[in-house]
Amino acid sequence: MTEGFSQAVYRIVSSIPAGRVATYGMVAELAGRPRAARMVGGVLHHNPEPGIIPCHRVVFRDGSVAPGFAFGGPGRQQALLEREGVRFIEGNDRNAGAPGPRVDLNACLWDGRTDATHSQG
DNA sequence: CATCTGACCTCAT
DNA sequence: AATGAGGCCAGAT
Repeated sequence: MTEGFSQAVYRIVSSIPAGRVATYGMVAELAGRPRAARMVGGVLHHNPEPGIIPCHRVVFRDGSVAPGFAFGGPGRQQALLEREGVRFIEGNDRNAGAPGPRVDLNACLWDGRTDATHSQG
């Protein structure tokens, strides 16, 4: 399968189970570019197959998400993830990082091993 | 061909 | 702990 970088990204991102989130750096590494996290975002931006690629399950290393213009609307990703069962941390108190809503990476961070087909029990 | 930008991450202060 | 700057790879001008 001479899969290119993008192909790998699509497969990996699409392999993220529901209720779980992965970081760009993680996907980039699994794709073969541990330093091309930016590329991952660029690839997802193309999103040649909307709906098939759960790009909304990809978040920053801090747990924050895209500025907003992504996914077609601000808070779009946040809503989608909640639908999946992902918990958010709006407690912009001392959790540090970005003031905006973040994902609970402590509970929803994808291990990168669990396959969507098995969906651990 | 050269230059700038970008859905990011990591190092240094 | 928080802030600033650099690097990575590819696409666009």
